[in-house]
Amino acid sequence: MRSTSPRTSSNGATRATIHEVARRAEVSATTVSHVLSGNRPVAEATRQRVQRVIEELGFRPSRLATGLRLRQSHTIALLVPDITNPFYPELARGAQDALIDAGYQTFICNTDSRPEQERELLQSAIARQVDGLLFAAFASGPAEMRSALEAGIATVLIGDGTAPARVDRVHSDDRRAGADVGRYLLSLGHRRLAFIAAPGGVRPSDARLEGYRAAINDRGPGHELTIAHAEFTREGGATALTRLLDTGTRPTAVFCANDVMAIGALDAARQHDLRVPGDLSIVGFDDIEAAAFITPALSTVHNPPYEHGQVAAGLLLQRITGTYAGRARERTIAHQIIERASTKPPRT
Amino acid sequence: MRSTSPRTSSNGATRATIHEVARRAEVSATTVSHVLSGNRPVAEATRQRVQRVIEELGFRPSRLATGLRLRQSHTIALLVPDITNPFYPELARGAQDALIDAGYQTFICNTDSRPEQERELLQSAIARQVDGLLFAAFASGPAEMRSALEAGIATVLIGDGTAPARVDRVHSDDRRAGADVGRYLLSLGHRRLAFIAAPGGVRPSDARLEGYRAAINDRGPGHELTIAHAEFTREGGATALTRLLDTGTRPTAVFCANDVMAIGALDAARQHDLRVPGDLSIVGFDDIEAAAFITPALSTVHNPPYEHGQVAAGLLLQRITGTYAGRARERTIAHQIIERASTKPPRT
DNA sequence: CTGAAAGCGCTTACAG
DNA sequence: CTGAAAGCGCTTACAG
Repeated sequence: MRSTSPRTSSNGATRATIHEVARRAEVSATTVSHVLSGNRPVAEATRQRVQRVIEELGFRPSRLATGLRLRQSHTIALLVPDITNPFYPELARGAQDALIDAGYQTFICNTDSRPEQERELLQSAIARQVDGLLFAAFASGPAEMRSALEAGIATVLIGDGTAPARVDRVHSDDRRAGADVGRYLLSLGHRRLAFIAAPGGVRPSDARLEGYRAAINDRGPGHELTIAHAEFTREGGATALTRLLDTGTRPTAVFCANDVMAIGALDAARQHDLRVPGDLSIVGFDDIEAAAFITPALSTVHNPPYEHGQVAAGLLLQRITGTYAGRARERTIAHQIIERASTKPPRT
Repeated sequence: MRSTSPRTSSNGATRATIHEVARRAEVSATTVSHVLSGNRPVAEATRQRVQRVIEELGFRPSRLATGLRLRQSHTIALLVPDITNPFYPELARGAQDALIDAGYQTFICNTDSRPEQERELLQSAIARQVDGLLFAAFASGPAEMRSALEAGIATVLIGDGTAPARVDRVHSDDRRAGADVGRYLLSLGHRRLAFIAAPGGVRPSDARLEGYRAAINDRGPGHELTIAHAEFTREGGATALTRLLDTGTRPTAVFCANDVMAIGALDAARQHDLRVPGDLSIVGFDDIEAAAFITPALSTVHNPPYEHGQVAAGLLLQRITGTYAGRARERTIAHQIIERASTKPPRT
């Protein structure tokens, strides 16, 4: 290009460049750059002169140019299944709060858990030269992630899945959460326990059940566990509870694989004229917004998404800055049981 | 810089450049660029050869370089108060779904409604040369926005506030929504109506009340409206309803400025042994997740955030591409009344 | 049909 | 203490 009106964009708007600043301050661009970065001492008088011009012009160096030159965009991409899924906004906020202070902006991308979309977004992130990648609940294999690593992009995985070398991972411990709920219910004195599970083969639900069962078995004989499978919906929870109540030995406490099913169980209990928690204790999982609003307020387990994001961003930052360059790390985020009004000791 | 191992980043990762592709395909970078862009015809044989090398290397042009050269980053910034506030994830998704197809990635930035933070993020967006700005519910004045416009960045405002020239705006019509609720309740046959309002001076609450009142007045005499002010919380809603019930003439229908207050009103009704909707109809505003889960399910008004985002992104895209360059436009997004179980005609 | 060269806006190794 | 020049990875007006 020989010349097409340099600093004028389509609508006539103008941006100052470092050369413009240099010209007005009667120094070289080199010097302006150095007062900006502080990478080299600059005579105080010069510095002030330059500083003044910078302010007058409201000059801000172009991140695009800096990024190109320095090979770093100060940008990271966060891939989530869907920002609309209530877990992810909090997670995003946790990550962003950690990132923004370090000067990073973040692209939030919705994969809808579809491998092709994931791949596409990943490629887009690489093309944009993001410095880091936060991969939440991804559907494609570890091979996909490798292309990011080959491009030199620091990566951390949030959730389950096997991570390639140098990819840190932060996740929750569903098995332990299930065990904790089991122990909690047992400590209240319940002896006939039930679990309302997802259709089967659903990872987190299975893990929660596994832990729950282990906790009950550990308690020795005299403790029963009944299991009902159902759809992951409100109606699913309701029909599952109905089925459990038709059992010879009715449970006194039910742990549901998620809050939505637990709310369905609450519906069914009401329909069967059972009082919650008087006749039946119910525990959910997730701590969705509605859990606190319904009557009785639902006891559940909270899996802090904010912390997931925050911790993941911390690991990522260390990788980006080179503070840490060792082998893959793993962090598990502690869940917590939220005791509300839907649980209490069984009638004796 | 004279030479510091050109294409090798800190961890040894390598990225192909357009020159690398050119070398291997034995053509100039110019030609590679043209097969990429299609801006100039390229001999079919050449094209195929280049294409093959591109695929072999998995080459993707650097968006940073392209952006610098073309003066456009194909990036937009969405400023929201807090992505954790349930209105915004949907809004973001609506915007992103529209933007992603056009090749735009979006930075989502949390302002916490603090002017300084807003200013800071705005400057950051300018420095990153975003092509467009989606400003949701902003706290700083129109003067702030001007700096974006001066930098040549297309801007659209989501929510209330006065927009400078060339800034489009999309918003909802709270006044009309209030009127619609009023007409709805009147059409059910209610004649003693009430409104539970925010502390006072809260824009949307005031506008809703205004419309509600107008609808009732339009109906002529024989219709009463009582108003109670309260905190914007569940407890606020409960105490406000209690106060209304102590009135000589008890209302048969209550419209609450938001769902959370409506849920509080539901609590209070239960405490006073009033049946909802048998003795009292209640309608909320916002359609939060819990509205559908509580018992009885809450009638409310839904203000589709997804559409806000989608429409705003559409306007923005037209500004960016130059499809539209005229004066500021305004779009109002239609709300809708969601009729659930908390409303019905009054006892006669 | 194709290429050499300039330039987008920065930073930094050299040089003085 | 300061500057000229090269180069980050692209695109496109000229030129042939």
